Amino acid sequence: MAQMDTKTAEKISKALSDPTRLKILSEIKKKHDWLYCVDLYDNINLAQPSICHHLKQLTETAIILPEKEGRNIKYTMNNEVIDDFIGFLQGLKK
Amino acid sequence: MAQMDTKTAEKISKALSDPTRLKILSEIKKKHDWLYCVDLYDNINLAQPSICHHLKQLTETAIILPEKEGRNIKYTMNNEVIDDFIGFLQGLKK
DNA sequence: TTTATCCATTGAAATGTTTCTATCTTTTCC
DNA sequence: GGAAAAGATAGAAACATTTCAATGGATAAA
Repeated sequence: MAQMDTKTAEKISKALSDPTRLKILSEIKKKHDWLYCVDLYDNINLAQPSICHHLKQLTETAIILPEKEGRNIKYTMNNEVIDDFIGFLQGLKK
Repeated sequence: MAQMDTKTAEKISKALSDPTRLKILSEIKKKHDWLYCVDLYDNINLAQPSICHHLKQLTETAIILPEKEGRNIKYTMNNEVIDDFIGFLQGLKK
């Protein structure tokens, strides 16, 4: 498991520190691991560019991984990043 | 282990999403688990009220625990909160 | 009891984040 | 090719966070 540096941990924390983005992650979980954007428009009461903005933050930190499917994009959780972040948190403990 | 709710996870993420606050946590680790404020004034190049502001965010989320010692306050990591947060993150994974 | 020290609070400036409308790009389907 | 659909981008308004100088409150030391 890769040792995560502080700057990366900071960015991941920031990406997780918003209710909309946590909601997106729980929707991915709910949809059994592949989420389409259209699922979010139904469940999140924000304009399309706002949702796009949040998805960007989650993909930039690689917490979720995008996959193009024609005109659509679907997303899945990236367990590896979560595990690395957990490793970082373990390292904070006494 | 307590199941952490989304709102709490959001607040903890926010508390962790700042370089100064991560630095404070690493100083606690470095000082072998009990950190005095004065150690921070030496190591962090910010005015006293700014450091105080960051410590407040970390104590409000209970990531660190304060203990009064006369005129001083010392801090220690709260492993329980970290573990609960890790549990929340595990729950996000597919 | 006076003074010094440690930390907290207030209020304001600078900066960063979230959200929207409008518009653009890319891809699909006719 | 032209129209429609799915996302992305730009720019601006609203809101939140970070930082500081100034000041206040509590405890310890003299």
